[in-house]
Amino acid sequence: MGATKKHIHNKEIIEMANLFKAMGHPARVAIVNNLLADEEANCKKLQDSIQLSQSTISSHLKILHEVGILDVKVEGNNAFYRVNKPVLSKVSTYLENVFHLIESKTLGKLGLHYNPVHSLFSQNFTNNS
Amino acid sequence: MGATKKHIHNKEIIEMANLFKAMGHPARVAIVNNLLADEEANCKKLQDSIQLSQSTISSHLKILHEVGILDVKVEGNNAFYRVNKPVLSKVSTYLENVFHLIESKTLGKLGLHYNPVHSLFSQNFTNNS
DNA sequence: ATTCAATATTGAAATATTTCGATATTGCCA
DNA sequence: TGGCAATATCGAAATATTTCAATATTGAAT
Repeated sequence: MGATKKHIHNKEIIEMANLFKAMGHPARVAIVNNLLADEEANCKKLQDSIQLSQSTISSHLKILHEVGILDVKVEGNNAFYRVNKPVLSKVSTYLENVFHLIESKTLGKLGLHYNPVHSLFSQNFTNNS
Repeated sequence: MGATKKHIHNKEIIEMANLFKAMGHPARVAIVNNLLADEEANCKKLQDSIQLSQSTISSHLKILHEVGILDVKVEGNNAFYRVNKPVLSKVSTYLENVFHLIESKTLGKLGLHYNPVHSLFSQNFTNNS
């Protein structure tokens, strides 16, 4: 007991949960927001706007970087982080597919045809269907 | 030490982090997926497709319900859960705004005008700007 | 070479999460 | 009313996360 039972889930579900989890802390949402205002930022700059210790900010950056949400560009002693859009897009694509399936079911209730679930993760339903 | 320092963040950031966090577990992503395939489901049905104990499924449902991602409709001894689209939409709206700001910055680098951050959470940048 | 500045890592304490079995609670049906 | 079925809650053990100070690491500049 105690640990998350990952082996009962497939890879795609685990990856999606890991992306959500990485964003599931206010300091990490704040970091992403700061990276939008400032385009890119180093740890020092983030410390100025988020009241947490240097080591704490650094470890939050590591968590976001490990799942790919942040890219890092090291220049001398500075590490400049920025948002990796394609990775974060996986989350919004997933959510869009969720919404489309909800819509489809509403149509289904009205007796209209709707598509079955093929892949909720990789396929994008936003264009045609 | 040990606890998340919530008081240093504003309400909107905390709410968004809570939504992400609720989705940040594979069992809970799996629950949402099941609710798309089955439209709505009770705890018993979810137990058939997710290999976790009844009490564990129940507590994951509670977590999703507490943040509003799931609605519940109680009928006798059954509790039917379904996805609350408007609540999950807050997450995708946030992500869309993030992407638009990233795009804007790219324009900014090219010397073009772009909008400052007003509210990343409530305002939707997807129509006009 | 030495100092300084930025970041990462380590170690430890506090707190939170995950999981399950056991035990309520609730409503249905015979 | 008694039993059953579905769900929720409780309690406890295992594991994970969050935080910071202290320390390492690295590169730049004097």
